[in-house]
Amino acid sequence: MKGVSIKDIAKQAGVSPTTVSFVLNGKAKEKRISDQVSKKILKLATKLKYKPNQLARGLRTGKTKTIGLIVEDIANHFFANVAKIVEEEADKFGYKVLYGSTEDNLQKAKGLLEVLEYRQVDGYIITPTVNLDKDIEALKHARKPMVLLDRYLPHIPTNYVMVNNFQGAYDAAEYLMQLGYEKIAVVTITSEQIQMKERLDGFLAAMKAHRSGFPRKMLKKLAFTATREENIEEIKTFIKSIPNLDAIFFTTNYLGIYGIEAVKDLGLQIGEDIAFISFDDHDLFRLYSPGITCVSQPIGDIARSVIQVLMNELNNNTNQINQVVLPATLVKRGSCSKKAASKI
Amino acid sequence: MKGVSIKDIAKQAGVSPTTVSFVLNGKAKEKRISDQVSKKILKLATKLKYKPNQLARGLRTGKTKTIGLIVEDIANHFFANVAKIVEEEADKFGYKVLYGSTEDNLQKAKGLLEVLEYRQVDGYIITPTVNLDKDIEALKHARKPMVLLDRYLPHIPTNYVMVNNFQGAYDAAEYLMQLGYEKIAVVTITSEQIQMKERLDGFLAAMKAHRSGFPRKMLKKLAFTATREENIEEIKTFIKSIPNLDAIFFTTNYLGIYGIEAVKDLGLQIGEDIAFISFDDHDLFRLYSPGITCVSQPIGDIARSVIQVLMNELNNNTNQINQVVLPATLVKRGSCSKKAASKI
DNA sequence: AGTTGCTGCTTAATCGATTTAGCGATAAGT
DNA sequence: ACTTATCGCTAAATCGATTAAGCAGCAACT
Repeated sequence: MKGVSIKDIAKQAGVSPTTVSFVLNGKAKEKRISDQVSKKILKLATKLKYKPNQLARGLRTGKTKTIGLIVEDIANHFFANVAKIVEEEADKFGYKVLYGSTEDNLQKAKGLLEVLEYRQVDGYIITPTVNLDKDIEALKHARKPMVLLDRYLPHIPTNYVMVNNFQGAYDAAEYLMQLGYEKIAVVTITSEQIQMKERLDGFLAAMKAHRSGFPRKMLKKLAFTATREENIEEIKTFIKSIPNLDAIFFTTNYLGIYGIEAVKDLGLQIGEDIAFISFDDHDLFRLYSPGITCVSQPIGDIARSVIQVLMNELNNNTNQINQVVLPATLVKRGSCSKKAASKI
Repeated sequence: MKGVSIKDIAKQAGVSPTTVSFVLNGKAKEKRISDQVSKKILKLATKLKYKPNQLARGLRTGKTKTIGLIVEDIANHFFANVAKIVEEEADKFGYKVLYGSTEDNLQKAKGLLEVLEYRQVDGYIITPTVNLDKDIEALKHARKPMVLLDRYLPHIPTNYVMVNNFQGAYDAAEYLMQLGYEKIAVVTITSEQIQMKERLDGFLAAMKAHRSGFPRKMLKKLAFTATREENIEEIKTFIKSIPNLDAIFFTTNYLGIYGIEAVKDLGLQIGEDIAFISFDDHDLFRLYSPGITCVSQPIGDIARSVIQVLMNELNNNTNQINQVVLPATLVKRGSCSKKAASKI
């Protein structure tokens, strides 16, 4: 039942375990092991199906070939898809992934970081929560390979990979104006999450660039802690409070989903009575009638960049910081098409 | 930068590492260590924030406190949600989760199993692909703690946790008949996946129980390997081929999604022109207009049961087999409501 | 002959915990 | 006084790999 160890190979080959280790680590040349012996060991290794014991190796070298992935919610469309590709890409480099969800809860995030440290993961992919700064700083100080995902911490220079939130939201707002919509509202959350702020900033910047200004009452911030029902009610009240509202932008997909429910409850027709755009794509947006226009994140590119940056950290221990900002794409669907005139 | 080891504590407490190990493993009484020494060690351990090195411990004990989770597709709604709760529950027992997606590809599944074995996970949660029998049998033979998820292998008695596919589909069919629908069709896939077979069986059983029989032409099996577009076309052709079709049942959520697109393309109104039920719930089903009636799986219960069964295996090495079949719930929405009469 | 250098390997320490076997000291029993 | 038992702890082996240090054996050179 036991696995084959380096000793077993050594015994059968009539050499010492050291020699076996050298050969199997590709140091045969460097350590001047004869071709004869090398070949014999290699042959034995495949014959016996030798698999190095990662624990023993890890204990000695301090490397576990494992990376920790901390996301906001693995059940969320965006993170689940990122997790999938991250796993596939990591696997190509011989790494396995341990994951966990923070639910955007600081204590959970701290707990996850602690467990991952204690499990001695070699590198971290982290979607930081608000106020996680100190812990990230500690990791950075300990020179742990790390990449932030989806968000960054403005006061701490680190590697990160994220979408261009500002541009995505800017494009969405501009698009609505180009289509001729007049009264455009925006719905976001109260959270301090940087990516939400940037999306709002992008939206507002576009409004200011093409319009005289943006009235505060066209902006709704939902409580981050509210329940689903409360949020839907809030959105309904908000929509009703604005006369002649003809377009609405949601800064993330779950808000967009609430928005759909709210609009439906109010008996309004998306695309007809009100134009609708959400940040992030979702099956629902694609299949809803009409399709929901959205700002889509390049999930595959994000995941691949994350691994690339992390592998770079893992292999070359440079001090160089990689900050990757990928473009968002506006996916145009039926939810905003009513007007044709270019009003910009 | 190094962690605190048992030696450090031993040195500071003026005792041997052995004693420290005994105390920290709760064997103080058993090994007759005095309360004085015990307390001193415990105090030092918390003071120094001692965290046992899992690699060293694992190397010695053969336990990694890690479990492997193999799903069909971590990005899929069902599996992503299961993965989330599995992680949370496993964490309560001190276990971490390594995951991977098979894409229902045998080779990928084999690869994942190999990596997990080689990483020495303590237990496995596996969504088996077709033809994975030999590998599962090997794990079973090696007495590895293991639970199958979502499916089982008919020829191999193992632990598993899944929904009652037969009953869920039976209920759905019966419900359609109760509502008075006459011409009810079913769409499934050609795959040998056992859960799909059981769903079809449940559907057919209900039809046979209440009707004279079920004509073969009312059953459509889609190629598992077909593209999205091909599948949608197939469904459209199928629907058109049946005169007076008034209800349709899809055996899984992605088929249901194709179905929605097909029906939409044909210009039919779900709930009006055709009743619609899908196995598995989805955001889209909840939010579509009208809502799509579905057979919903108790995801939380499934995930919790999986961990419970696995922990049981991990702790008591009994030979007892746990096969948990949880009830599916019919979630009634607007997609089947046209007729009122009870025709059964 | 004696030194040096190279080749091709091995010895032994090490990573940090667990665990078996056992040791010294005191107390109890005969 | 001498054996035996109990208490409270420790020494050392072990898990499986990596790696610094070093050792024969032979050739070449002075």
